[in-house]
Amino acid sequence: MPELPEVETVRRSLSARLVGRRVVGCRARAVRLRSCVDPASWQPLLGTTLVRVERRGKFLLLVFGELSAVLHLGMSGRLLVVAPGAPLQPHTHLTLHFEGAELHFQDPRRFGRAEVWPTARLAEVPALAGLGPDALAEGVEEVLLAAAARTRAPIRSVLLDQRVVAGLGNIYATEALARAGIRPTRPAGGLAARRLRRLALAIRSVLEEAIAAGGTTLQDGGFQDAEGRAGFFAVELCVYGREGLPCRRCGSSVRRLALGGRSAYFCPRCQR
DNA sequence: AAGCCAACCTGGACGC
DNA sequence: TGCGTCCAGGTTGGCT
Repeated sequence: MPELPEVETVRRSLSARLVGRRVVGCRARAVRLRSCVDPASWQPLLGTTLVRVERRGKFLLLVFGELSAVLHLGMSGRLLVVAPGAPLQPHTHLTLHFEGAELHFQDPRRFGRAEVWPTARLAEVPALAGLGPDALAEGVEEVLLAAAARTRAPIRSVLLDQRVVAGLGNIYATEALARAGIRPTRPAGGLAARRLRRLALAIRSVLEEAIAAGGTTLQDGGFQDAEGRAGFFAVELCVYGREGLPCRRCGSSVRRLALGGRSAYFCPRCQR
């Protein structure tokens, strides 16, 4: 579910609501997420204060001085800021009690992760160490040109590879390709530099617009920000999830095909 | 050795 | 109403 714009939306509300607050309690269920949640590892956070909230690709880092929480929402994760004592939603695996507010991490499908690491050793966290530059950082164009040049894999696979660029998922990779006029199936290595530069610009614009809209909440209502609100970027999607519907740019019927086990949507007229 | 694909989970939508 | 099937925003490890 959550890609860069959704995670950034959550980051901003966590930052506004929780930075400067002290941790006064915590409850972690020993549940198997992508990494096992170890209840004991969260206890040292008691008494510490949230200093800042960072985002790297789709990861959130809650920095409590010498310790940091590394969080990933997977497909179905949510971070909700609620009033103290608010009822637990099903599949709530972690609760951090701050003075005056609680942070609940819920994740029905359990593809997310939640770990505590020493802040000084964040560079050693395997999941973070392998990430390419953030999709909103400078230098995405160069990285994309270099990565495309060394593979014949479909361009969408390159965009989804977090080691190349961090933060894109299926929705925004799909939409960036639509804006750039490139079919998801195109072998990356065959694309002209001019088209890849256009793609880099499309990535930035689609992510910035999606953040401004508070992210994408599909019909199923999956994504919510930390206040429980939906994002409204779905109305601006050109092709994602729109098989058989008119492309929002030219009106042609959007096509869907399976690519690497996941749906790829494209406009047969705009994208070549 | 790059690249494909099943597996990890639950829940919601849809068809019969 | 109820059951079976398919699909989902992500990542990883194993196989070819």
